[in-house]
Amino acid sequence: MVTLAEVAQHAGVSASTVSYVLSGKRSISTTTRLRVEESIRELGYHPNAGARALASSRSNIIALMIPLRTDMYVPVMMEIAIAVATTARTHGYDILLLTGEEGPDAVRRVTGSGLADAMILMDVELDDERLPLLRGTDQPSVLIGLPSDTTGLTCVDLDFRATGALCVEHLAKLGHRDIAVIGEAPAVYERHTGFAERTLDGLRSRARELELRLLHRPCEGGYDAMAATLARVFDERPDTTGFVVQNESAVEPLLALLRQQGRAVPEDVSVVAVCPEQVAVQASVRLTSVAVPAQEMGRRAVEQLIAKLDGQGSDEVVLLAPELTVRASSGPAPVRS
Amino acid sequence: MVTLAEVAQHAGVSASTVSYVLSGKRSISTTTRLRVEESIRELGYHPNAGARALASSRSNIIALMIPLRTDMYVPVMMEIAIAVATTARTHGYDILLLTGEEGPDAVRRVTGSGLADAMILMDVELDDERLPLLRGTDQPSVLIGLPSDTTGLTCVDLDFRATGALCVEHLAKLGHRDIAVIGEAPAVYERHTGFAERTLDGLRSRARELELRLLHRPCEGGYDAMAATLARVFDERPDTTGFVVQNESAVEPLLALLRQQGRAVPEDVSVVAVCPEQVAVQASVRLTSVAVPAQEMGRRAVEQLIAKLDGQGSDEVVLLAPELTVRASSGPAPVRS
DNA sequence: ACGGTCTGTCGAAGCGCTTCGACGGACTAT
DNA sequence: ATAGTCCGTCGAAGCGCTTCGACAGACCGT
Repeated sequence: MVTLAEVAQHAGVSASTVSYVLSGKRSISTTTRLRVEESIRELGYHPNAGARALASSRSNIIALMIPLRTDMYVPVMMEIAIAVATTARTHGYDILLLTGEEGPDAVRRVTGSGLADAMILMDVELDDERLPLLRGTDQPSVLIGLPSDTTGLTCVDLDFRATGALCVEHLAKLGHRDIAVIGEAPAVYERHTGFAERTLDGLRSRARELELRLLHRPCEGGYDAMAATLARVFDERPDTTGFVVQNESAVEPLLALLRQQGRAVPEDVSVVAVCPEQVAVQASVRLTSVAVPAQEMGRRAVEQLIAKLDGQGSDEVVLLAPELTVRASSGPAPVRS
Repeated sequence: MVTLAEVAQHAGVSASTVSYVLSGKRSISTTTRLRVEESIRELGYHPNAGARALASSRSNIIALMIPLRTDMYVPVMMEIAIAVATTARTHGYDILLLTGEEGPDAVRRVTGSGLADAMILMDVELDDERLPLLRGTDQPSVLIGLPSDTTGLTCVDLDFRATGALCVEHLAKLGHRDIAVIGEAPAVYERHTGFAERTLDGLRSRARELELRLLHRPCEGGYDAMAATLARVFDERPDTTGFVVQNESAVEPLLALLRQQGRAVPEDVSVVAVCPEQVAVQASVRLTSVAVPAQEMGRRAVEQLIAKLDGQGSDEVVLLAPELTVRASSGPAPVRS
């Protein structure tokens, strides 16, 4: 391995000079700088990460904790993770991938060992056990998701409350009065995942304001689960004409089942989904949907974090405004018979 | 931050003793060991990663390069990544997430800086530009996927050739003579992704041996693309009764379209998919499928790598044997009219 | 009782980098 | 001309750990 000292010798300067050329923390004359840079290139020098971290107590690594479970939103997580990684690189940071498995211990380990300079947490629960740890450390962090108590925390998320409201509004405007919500798997609600509850909250309160009837049913993905759920929905509320779906893997089953039952979309029933764009446009009916802006979320999270690392950040909650795109799956409510 | 020296002082021993307690590289009397461990716990000591890396030239980090593109197999990638991360942790390693974006430079950077001790590469192309670099370094690496020339490389992958063969055999045994292959998106073939070409290879050669007619069509995901592809298939080969699908996002569209055309599955046509279990069981017809053993691949890759790091590994290609699970989407070929 | 062998512990020398203070020289202001 | 400034560079200290050689003391065989 080529070392700083070797570069220095090769360029005929001292080691500290090379270091300053690299960091730009002191002014260096153009001639020396060029000479040093030439030596670096010639020798193929790469600074040793460990030594750097030790001397500067900065690892230039951001830890990203992703949930272990894969029961939901996998493509979204992946998209966020990739956006985080690429954005971080443009700022000179690398990403350390932590799974939720270790739980709070991972936070301790990473903070304690100086492995990472900061962390991003995904899939935050409303009352997440990692939060006290984050508040108790001076290591910057950003959450993707929104816990119930955000004091002292920086969060980035889609405004799911507004998302729910938006879906209801859209259907209301089209004249639908009975709306069914096909939610995430029951487990998601049981563990109090913020986004699921907040969406529901937005749906409910807006429905109340607009005097709509709203029926919420959690639903595992897949056909069988969807079939059972759908049967119960029409059993309880035969007049249901509007659906809001917040479970990617229930979207296609729902469409197929409706078709099978002879209910046309959007003539008889309208469907609004909360899902990635790709799912919305690739479905058998192009779906009216609110997109989850995964890329944007990842990017923003990193930017917030970098700002904090540079001492400029504040503890701030960034809620991205939802956007509803009207496609072929929603239309005017049928006239009541 | 608590340091080794502080722990040593607190326990009344020298720093090196603490270090040996931690590493177990020299024998330590039980009494001292317990005392040191107690101090560690009491002070909440975590070894500094940078210092450790510098002194030992071992970072205990494995780099994982995932592809940037998300045009295929996202859930599979995610599953592999998570399996890699959790397996690595059980061996005391962390995962550094690299996206394909940087390309070969990422390899240089990581090897050069000692950021990671080893690397795992996903989404390897048949003639990948990163391979010469890997061969030219003494940093251990494992590929998930199979390039055309594997000399000097360790690879882990599903045996896609056998997978292709297995699918054909299954359909042949059921009496199907005309088989259509719905492949990955054209782009996947254009960049010579190993698994796609090898599957095709297996399909073709086994079909030839069994004297079946095989028609291969690449296909983007989604309904519209699938509809176009399907039309062309039946146009060219009206007697097609067997389908092999190797594109998750074409599965559901295919089933819906067949249904729509009045072709019953499995009475009129049989469908075999190469996809994750979850997709197979959640589809509208429970699919006969060959599963992509993502977890297993991730786990094996890490284990190979750890073996190499411990100096026991060899350059070996591990091909996991495919397993076909018969479900509801395949059955005897209809009697020719 | 004596050298020889273990066992458990310590001290010290780095690992490769950053960073602080120092310092010569060129320049400005008086 | 002289003191004060600034610029560009250097030397040295030290970041927290690992690891090697050394060395007391316990234990063995003879």
